[in-house]
Amino acid sequence: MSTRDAIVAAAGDLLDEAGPEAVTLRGVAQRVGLSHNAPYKHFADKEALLAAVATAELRRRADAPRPERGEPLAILKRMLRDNVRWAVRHPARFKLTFGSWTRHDKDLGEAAHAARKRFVEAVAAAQAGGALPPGDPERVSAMLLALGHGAADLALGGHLSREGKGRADPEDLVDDLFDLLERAAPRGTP
Amino acid sequence: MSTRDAIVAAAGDLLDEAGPEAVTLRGVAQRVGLSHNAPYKHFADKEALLAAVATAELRRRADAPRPERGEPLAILKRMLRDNVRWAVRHPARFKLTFGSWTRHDKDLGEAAHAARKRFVEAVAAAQAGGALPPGDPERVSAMLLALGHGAADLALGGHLSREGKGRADPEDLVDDLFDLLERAAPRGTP
DNA sequence: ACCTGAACACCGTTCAAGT
DNA sequence: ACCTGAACACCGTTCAAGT
Repeated sequence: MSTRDAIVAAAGDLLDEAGPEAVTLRGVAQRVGLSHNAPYKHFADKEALLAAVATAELRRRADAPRPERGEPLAILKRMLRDNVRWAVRHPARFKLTFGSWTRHDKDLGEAAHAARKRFVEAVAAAQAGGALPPGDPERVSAMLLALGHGAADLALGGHLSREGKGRADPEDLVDDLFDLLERAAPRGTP
Repeated sequence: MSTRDAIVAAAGDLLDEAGPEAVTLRGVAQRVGLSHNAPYKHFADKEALLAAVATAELRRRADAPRPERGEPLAILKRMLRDNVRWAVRHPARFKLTFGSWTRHDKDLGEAAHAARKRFVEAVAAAQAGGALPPGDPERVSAMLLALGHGAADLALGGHLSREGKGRADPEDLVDDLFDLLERAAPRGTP
């Protein structure tokens, strides 16, 4: 493992263990066993390091072995539910990956584009089978991803009622939207 | 205006003008014309000040005069579109208000609860008129708010395709979800 | 009750220097 | 090519002291 990779891994570990405010260049360097400014030999600044962490996270999730068996709609549902579960379980990685990047990082842009492309293709496959309503698959994808993203983010902030009758997990809301879409689909349940 | 209010206002202005990283206790104090640690006489720490900024923002939006004329569904649509427009236009205030609050702030919790309550009531009114599908209004509210929140957040991060055929404004996605809901409503268009 | 000024530990970043 | 150590400006926070 290169020093660069070790720095990225250490930053990711710190993120998981102690949250984003614990990810300091000094702390990362110490964890790898380097002097406090060794990271500057591998990254232009802190933001570039964080972009590398986000890129690694997107690639890791893309390379994860997925059993893509079953109906297209079932595969799509699994993808979105996985997204939401990952966001809720790794809030810091989720917020970092989908945060606002002031500078455009080429690798990060490509990794994010590839991830979205896979999702759009899954939507198109479900549409082709008549399990989802027709229309621009990018548009339907955006709706699904926005709901998943928002449900996860609101849940993380404690803005989704967790008790009583209004109780709704992020995954429940994803299911609700799929129900609506199936109802409007050519082959959907009426 | 009390010193406390002046500090909150200055923090909010800094947020709008230069983003969250520009909101330092020292910068806020300087803007009000106080010494660098005068804010500590009014707030326990920086997080308490930020909670006060978020609370003020929620109350300001709640007190804004709204023409609540028209059908319940139209009123509800306007509420959610306003939310999304506000989020896109004031990203820093939006992210602050709906971020994760590690400590529970009583005022902020109450203001957020009041805002959500108004929204749930608007949903219930639209359901009562048959313009939305029946079911727990808190659940339907959560779905609408999650989609609006996610669409705004993704758009702010540049994760919503802004060009070509897949182009989708956050408000477009809100409209798409309303279309699906209306289609499933008792009095909806088939 | 409210404010000031000095001080501390910490952080991102830069620079000169080492191998 | 990669790393170290000193230094700078900045930040949140604390403390003793002032009115």
